[in-house]
Amino acid sequence: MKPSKTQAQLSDEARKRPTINDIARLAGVSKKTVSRVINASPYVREDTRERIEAVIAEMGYAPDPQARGLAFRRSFLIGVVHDNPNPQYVVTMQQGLLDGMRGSGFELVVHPCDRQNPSFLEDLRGFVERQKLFGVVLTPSVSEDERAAQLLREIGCEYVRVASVSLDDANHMIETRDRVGGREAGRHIAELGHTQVAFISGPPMFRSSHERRGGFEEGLAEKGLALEAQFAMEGAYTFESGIAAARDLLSRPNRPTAIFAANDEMAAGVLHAARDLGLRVPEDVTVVGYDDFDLATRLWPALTTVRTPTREIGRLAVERLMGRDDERRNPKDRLPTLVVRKSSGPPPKA
Amino acid sequence: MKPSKTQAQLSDEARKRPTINDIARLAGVSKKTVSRVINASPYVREDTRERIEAVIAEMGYAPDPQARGLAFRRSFLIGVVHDNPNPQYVVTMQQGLLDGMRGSGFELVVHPCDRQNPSFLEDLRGFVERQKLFGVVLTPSVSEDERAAQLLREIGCEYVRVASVSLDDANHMIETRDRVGGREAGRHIAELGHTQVAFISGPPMFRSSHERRGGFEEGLAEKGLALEAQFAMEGAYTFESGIAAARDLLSRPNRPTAIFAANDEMAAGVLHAARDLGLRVPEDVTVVGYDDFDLATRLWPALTTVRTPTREIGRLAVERLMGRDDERRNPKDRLPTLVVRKSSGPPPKA
DNA sequence: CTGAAAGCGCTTACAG
DNA sequence: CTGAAAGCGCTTACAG
Repeated sequence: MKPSKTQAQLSDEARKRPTINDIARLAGVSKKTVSRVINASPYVREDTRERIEAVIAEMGYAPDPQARGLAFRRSFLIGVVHDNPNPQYVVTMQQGLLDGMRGSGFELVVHPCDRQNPSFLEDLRGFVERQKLFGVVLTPSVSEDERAAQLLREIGCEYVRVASVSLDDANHMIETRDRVGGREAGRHIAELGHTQVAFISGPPMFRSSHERRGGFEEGLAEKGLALEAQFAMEGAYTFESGIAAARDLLSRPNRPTAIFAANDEMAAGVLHAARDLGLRVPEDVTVVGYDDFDLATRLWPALTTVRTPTREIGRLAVERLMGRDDERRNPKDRLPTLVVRKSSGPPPKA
Repeated sequence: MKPSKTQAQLSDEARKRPTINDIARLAGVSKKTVSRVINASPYVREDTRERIEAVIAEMGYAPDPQARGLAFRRSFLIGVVHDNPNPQYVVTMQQGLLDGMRGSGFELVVHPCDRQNPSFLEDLRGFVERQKLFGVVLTPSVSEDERAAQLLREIGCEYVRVASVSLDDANHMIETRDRVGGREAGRHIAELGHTQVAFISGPPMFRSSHERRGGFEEGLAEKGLALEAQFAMEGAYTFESGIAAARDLLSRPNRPTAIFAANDEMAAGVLHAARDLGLRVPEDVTVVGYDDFDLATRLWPALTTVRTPTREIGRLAVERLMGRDDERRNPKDRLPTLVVRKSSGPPPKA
């Protein structure tokens, strides 16, 4: 060891980030012992732990996640894989995930995907293996893809699936219980006195489409109502599909007096179609949506809708992934709830 | 080297990811030469390069970014730092960034922040240094924070700032030219024949607030119009602030016949306020927004607004960061453009 | 409870 | 044009 080099190292210490070696030397222990402190090993004597922690604090030392990851054969990156086209959903989910990760030292890597793409699974595998992801959160509809879950299991990557209903064992699932939300919508419409009731679904590929419909029918059934086949339309969770379905529904001589659209985007389409046909909401037709993103209050009239606590769901999902989820938390916090605004009312007297 | 170990290594090769050592052995070269191929060094004989590339392809080898990063003292992660509350903006920007990163081997790490928070700079520093980020994209309004840019320069982190106007040297900037967009709005309103014209700004902290207003005034001036002080309101880029400003403006005996709101969220608020006051849009009052996110077409009437090519801007920003931006690209592609829909029309005849 | 050696998968600096 | 040695900053396995 040339003196010049030692000299350089010393002068570097002031500006460069300290390493585990610096801490070990300053605390008068081996780097392995510092490593034990970093990793909260119980095999460190109390006073040496305190001494090391003091040096760590004083030097502002933070272990290098890259080096740690290389040795651990795993990174400190959590991926979120989504194919949901709704920006509000995506951002709200990200916020929730970041809430849960705050202060954990993990970082969030975003990875949109396309299940239709032939290379979808290959891409997912590449992403996970290349980055040696600590784990992955899957949101609908990728979360409903069994091949994706199967792949992650095979390559030994931790994952949590966010979906409307349980599709996996409990520690791999966060359920959004969309059936409950659909039921709320059904009850609300039935209680208002509607009998001519219509439903616009999402695409069949989304599990939520079926859950929201199933719940809706249950809610109606509680009041002795049923969803007639002629009033069950297939939409695509898009604004345009909401317009198209509502235009069809509302131009019929025997038109429904209430429409439950399986998301807010389609409900916005229903509002447009109604207005184009000269129908007033809610006087002539009641409109109920699902999601309660910002859009719901921007529309006119403000939309009655079902609120899913997406941000909370996101937080729970990462906490589960990191093995820090608090089981004491009240699971009621995650249930969808009805938010009544101005787009729903009693059926026309006519 | 015990035979059993060699045995294990061989059997592992089938399932485990190959390393640079495997490729070197199979190609009959040293790992350093493989490294040269990975890093596109010119100092490799053509035939040995081809041989190595063949082995890489055959084995499906991809270098470990963690190990590479550790040796490089730099990761293959690009961070996006934002404090924009609009989910549409955030997601659209992310899409653009991901567009530019596709196939590059980089991954996108999201990092929302709060400039008001006293630990903002410290947090940013921690994020960048801990992850040894390859670089960072800053969006408004963090992109306008000189302290943040200064910090990144100090710690030697590459960055690109997306902002309405140039605030740094050209290779650190992508300009959105909001002044041009404001001008379009001003021209449009003036050409429709309005003379009683109002403006609702964003918060003064956002540079775009001033640019959009400045451009608007320029557009009006071209037709000999001016923005009266009484008609210049301060908003906060929020729906609620749009409602409040418009309610004030539209309840005056001498109310404006056209309102340019500096973003779509506020324009949505103007629509609500107008309706609450029994005013029709555009018959009684013209409303023009800025952004052209999905919301603009969901509103009723569909909003006339200024479109910023945010996704394109995002792509350009990462390409610049990665040093891959194509200078031949037409800079016109990034200019804001007016999108005329249903919320603007001539002033009332009265 | 603590440490010296070897290793994670790559690159840099130095030779040749 | 190519390679053997040392190193990036940490952990695992093995000793003691």
